[in-house]
Amino acid sequence: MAKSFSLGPVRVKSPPLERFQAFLEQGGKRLTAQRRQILEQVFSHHDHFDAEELLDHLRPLLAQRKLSRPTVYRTLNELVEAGLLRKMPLIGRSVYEHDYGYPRHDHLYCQNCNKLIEFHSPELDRLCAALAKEYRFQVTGHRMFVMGLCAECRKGEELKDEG
Amino acid sequence: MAKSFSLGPVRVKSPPLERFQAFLEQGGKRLTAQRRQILEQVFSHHDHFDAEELLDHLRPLLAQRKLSRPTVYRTLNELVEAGLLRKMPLIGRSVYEHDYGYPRHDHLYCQNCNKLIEFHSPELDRLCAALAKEYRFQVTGHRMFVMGLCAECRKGEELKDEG
DNA sequence: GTGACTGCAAAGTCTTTGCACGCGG
DNA sequence: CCGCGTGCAAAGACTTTGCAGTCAC
Repeated sequence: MAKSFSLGPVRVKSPPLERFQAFLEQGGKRLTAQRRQILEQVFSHHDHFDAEELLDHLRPLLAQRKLSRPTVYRTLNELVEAGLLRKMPLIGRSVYEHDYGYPRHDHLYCQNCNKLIEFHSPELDRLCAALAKEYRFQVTGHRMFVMGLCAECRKGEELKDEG
Repeated sequence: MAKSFSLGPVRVKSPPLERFQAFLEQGGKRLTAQRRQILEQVFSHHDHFDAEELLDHLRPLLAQRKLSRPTVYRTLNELVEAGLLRKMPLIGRSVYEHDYGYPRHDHLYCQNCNKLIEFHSPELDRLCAALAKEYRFQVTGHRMFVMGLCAECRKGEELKDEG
C-alpha cells in the first residue's frame, strides 16, 4: 500500500528498532543481523504468534544456517525485556503480541478455533487501580482472557446440534 | 447407612467425591484407590497447586509404588473434565484450583514471589456479559491475572532501593 | 471374568544451556 | 582484538503415551 507518500514525516527507522537498539546499547549488547531480522519479521504485521510460527516465517534463514531456533527464543526473551513484546502463557506454549506502539488490550479466546479477538476496556484499568489500592499491590499490568466460543464456531455448533 | 441420627444432615461423602463418582460412572470409568486418594488430597484444603506440589503431598504413595506420576496427571485432567478443578496456564506449567463448591474469583499475581491472591469482582462478570453481546461470543468463563508486586515484596524492593 | 486402570519406561513438546567458533563495535 | 552472540547438540522442565500386568465391578 503506497500511502502517505507526501504528507507527514517519513519514518526511516521503525520505532521498534530504535527502542531495541537503545535496549541493547544499555545492556552492552550488540545489534546483530539475526536480531535485526527477527525484529523485522515480528513487527512486519500486527498479529499474535508463538515461537513456532515465527520460526516458520524465518524458515529460509533457518535453512541457510543464518539463524537458529535457540537464537529465536533468546531474542524473543530480549524483546519482552525491552518492552517490545508481551508474552502470554497459553496451553502448552507462550504466545506473543506487540506491546510497543500498540494500544493495550485484552482478549476473547475461542476454545474451539483458538482465535484471539482483541478488545479494549477502560473498566479493567479502573478495576486494577481499585485492586492496587485495596491490596497495596503494585500493578504492572494484567492479562484477561474471556473464554468461550466465537460467533463463527457457535454457528458450527448449532449445525451439529441440529444434525 | 447410619446417617442423620441426630441434628442436621451429616455429610458422609464429600460433594466433590459424589460429583466425581457421577462423572466416572457416566463415562464407564471406575473409582480406583488412586483416583480416590488424589481427589482426597486435592480437596483436603483450598489452595492453588501445580502437579509437582500435588505429587509432593502424595509422596508416600509414590514411594510405595501405589501411585505414579502419569496417574496423577491423568487424574488431574479428569478432575478438570468433571468440572471439579480449573486449570490455568502459568509460565511453564499449569496451576489448578477448586472449581466446584468454591466461588468464582480472579487473581493478583506477584511476579516476585509467585503468590496468587484471590479477589472477586462482579464488574468482570458484567464486562463479560457486555462483550458476549457485542461480539456475539458465547462466554463460558474467564481468566484474569493482575500482574505486579504484592505488599510484602514491595517492602523488600524499597529496602533494596535504599541500600 | 472382562475390560478399564495402573506403573513403568519411553517419548513428546516446548524451551533453555554449554561450548567453541565467529563477528560486531 | 576483546568478548558478546551464534549454531549446534544436548539437556531441561513439564506432560503424555504404549504396553503388559492388575484390579474394580
